[in-house]
Amino acid sequence: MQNLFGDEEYGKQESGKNFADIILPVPIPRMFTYKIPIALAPQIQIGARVIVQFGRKKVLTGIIGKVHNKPPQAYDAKPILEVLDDQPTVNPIQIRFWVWMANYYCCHIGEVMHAAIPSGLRLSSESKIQANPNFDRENSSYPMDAREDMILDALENQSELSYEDCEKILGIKTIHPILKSLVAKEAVLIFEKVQEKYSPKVETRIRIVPEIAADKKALEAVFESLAGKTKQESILLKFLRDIPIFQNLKLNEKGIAKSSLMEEGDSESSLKTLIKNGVFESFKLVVNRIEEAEPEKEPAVLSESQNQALTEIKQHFKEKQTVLLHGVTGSGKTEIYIQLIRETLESGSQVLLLLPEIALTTQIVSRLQQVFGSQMGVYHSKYSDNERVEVWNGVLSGRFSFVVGVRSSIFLPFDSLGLIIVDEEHEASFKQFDPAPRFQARDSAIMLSYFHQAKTILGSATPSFESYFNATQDKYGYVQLTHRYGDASLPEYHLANLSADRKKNLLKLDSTRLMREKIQDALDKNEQVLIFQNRRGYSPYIQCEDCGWTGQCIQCDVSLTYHQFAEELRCHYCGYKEKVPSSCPACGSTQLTTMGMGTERIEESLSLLFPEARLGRMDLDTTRNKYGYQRILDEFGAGQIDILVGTQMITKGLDFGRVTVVGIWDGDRILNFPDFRAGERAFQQITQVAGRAGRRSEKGQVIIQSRNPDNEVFEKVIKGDYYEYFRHEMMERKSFYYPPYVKLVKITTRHTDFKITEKAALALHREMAHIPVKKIVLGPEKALIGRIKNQYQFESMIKLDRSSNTQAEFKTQLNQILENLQATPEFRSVRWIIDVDPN
DNA sequence: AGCACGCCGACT
DNA sequence: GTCGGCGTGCTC
Repeated sequence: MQNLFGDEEYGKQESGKNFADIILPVPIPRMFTYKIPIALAPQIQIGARVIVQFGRKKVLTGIIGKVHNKPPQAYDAKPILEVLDDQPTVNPIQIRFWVWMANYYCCHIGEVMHAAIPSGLRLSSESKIQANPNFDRENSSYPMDAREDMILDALENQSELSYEDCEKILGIKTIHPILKSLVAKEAVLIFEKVQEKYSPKVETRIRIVPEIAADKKALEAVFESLAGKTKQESILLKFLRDIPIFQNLKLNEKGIAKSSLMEEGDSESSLKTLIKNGVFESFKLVVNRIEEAEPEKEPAVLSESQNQALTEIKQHFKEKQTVLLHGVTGSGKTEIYIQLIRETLESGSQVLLLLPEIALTTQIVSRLQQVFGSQMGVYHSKYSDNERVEVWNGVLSGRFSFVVGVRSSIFLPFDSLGLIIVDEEHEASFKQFDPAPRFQARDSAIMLSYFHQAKTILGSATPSFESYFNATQDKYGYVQLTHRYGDASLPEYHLANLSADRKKNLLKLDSTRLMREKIQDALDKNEQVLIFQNRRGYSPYIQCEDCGWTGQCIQCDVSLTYHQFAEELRCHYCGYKEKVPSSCPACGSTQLTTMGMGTERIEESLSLLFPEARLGRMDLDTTRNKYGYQRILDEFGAGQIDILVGTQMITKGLDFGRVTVVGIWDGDRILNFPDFRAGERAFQQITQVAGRAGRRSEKGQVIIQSRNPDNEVFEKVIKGDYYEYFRHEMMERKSFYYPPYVKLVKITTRHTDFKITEKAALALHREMAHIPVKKIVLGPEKALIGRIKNQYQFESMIKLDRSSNTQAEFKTQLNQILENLQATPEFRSVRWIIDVDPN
């Protein structure tokens, strides 16, 4: 356990202390003590950013975590180079939160810091070289070689050179020895130039010269003078169309962005002429990257059931910190949120609304923006770093008292949260997988709430079984919202039997007859269709029809995925890619076919089955850029797409009344993966997708294609009986020791050598068995994917008793064990990855 | 994690 | 002979 932080009073200036322990964004389980130079002492405060040298030439931005008077014994502390903040960037609640997260998720505080602070707030170090002013080149006693002379020549013309400049000048990569020699000869100085990376966005804008804009006659005269000059005229007309200055002259002040005035085909020269002739003028404006929307005038009226739920939530909040809001799709949870957010903001507290990444680009955000206007910040995963910094600073300055954001927005510098809402709380994407900290944002949000003495709402149409379990245990308040908005009826389910259709030869391009009929019905009635394919099923690959060859990744134990668009085979684990071979590399046959069913493939099948229909596809590939998602949604909303094929994403935010048929292409794929949560996930996914069907008066149709339609998950989904399925699952989890009855910790052992990996994993297992807490240790087993990026991996799973003492004790001892193992020469380069509460 | 240093093969 | 491959060790 790290106990970096003592009892210092936050923000208090620490002028009496000589040393500071600094949190640095590096994954090292240690704290770093630096000297406080006397000159900087008055500026030192806990939570402020500092610049320190770390290692030979690296400078890093760190956070002051602790200030004291104990000089380190084993080494000489380096001095803090600079203090960046007058006001701390990180507040004490955040530091507590970081410490909690590092301890709970078994990672280092530096890793938490790395995840928490946008890199725009860290500083880049760039070493620069300048000529030594005291150096006399003519009369130097040191001989210079050719390369050294080249550098000195360059410094006659430029006052400073970066390392990169030097590399270019000399045309070689290893410049360090040369620079070192120049420093030794006192010819140059190396200095670290530290820059704040954040830069505000500046836009070139165009407006009509104010005198003309204010004078109708003058403007008419301009039009007359432009007669015949169509290009210039059209630009002026476009301006007046977008900026109606006759209605509101003030609009001219801010003008229009040059980029939006100039459309494709417009010539730059026409605009230049207009500026030259004194019609337009151009000017620069610092703009916010985050767009603002006008606040909505009148608040929406809550329905009776919504009001009821609201009252219940408030009632629970009197004694409970967390409330689970279980509301079926379309029951209007958003309106309840809005009401609670508004009240919390009015009481002067801040609000955070967490959404899964895929839901963030949807209507809910624009809806909220209409209500809350410019006091609301949006924190996207697709935001650039500058935009993240803007949100961060917005929260810090108080400009944003309400933030809608993804997982990582729990790290924003809130100082007085009153309410955190986690919408779609069952979503797996709230758990961070890969780099540490491997945190579950929903659980962390509850902890953060606790630190702020705030309240938490978990909202879902299909709550995670953990959350629902907590509700049944009275740990959370539980509020149900059953009525669908406008009394839309629940959809009608149909199971389409793939095996039966295959036997009867009714299967066409992987579609059952029932599926085709239902789609055709919808198309005939000019209604829309959604086809869902689970992402885990998205793995089309290439196979040789003659010998069965499939492309394998050269550094991982997986098949390569076929990407039609790029004509490539790619590895989803390491990024390796190769061109699709024209003939089989194993037997030379040219009979290579694509196997598996990705969204791309389904789209193709559908285009053959329904040549008239207008198709759209929504998956990771088609929504890669920031607005791709919105574009597809808009097209679909405008009725320009009849059938939309997509992954998970289509279950979010589609809120259009014309969808009457939802097809689940491969229902089995949702069920079949080796994970204790498979059933729960299947239930959630099917219910969520089905919820997109028939939201208005028309009853929706849901078709599930499956090879074994008798599976009880399907049965329970169709009955819509969440509670019954929950009870069934809980019995299994209890008898087989799965969450929520135990806590899981997964430990992955990785190394390039198979034998060493196995040996290390076994050694770890042996040691863990001795930890004296109530637990079950499983494994180690070769991981499902035995090798990734040339690293073999073994996994151990530990099932811990639910008490928090057990967990804390286990984690402490585990860290100790790993430290010892790591110190064994044999296991020096073995990597261990701890995943607490894995998905 | 970076990033140095250090000791072995393939190139001007 | 040098360039540069990545194994190993350290960072206050």
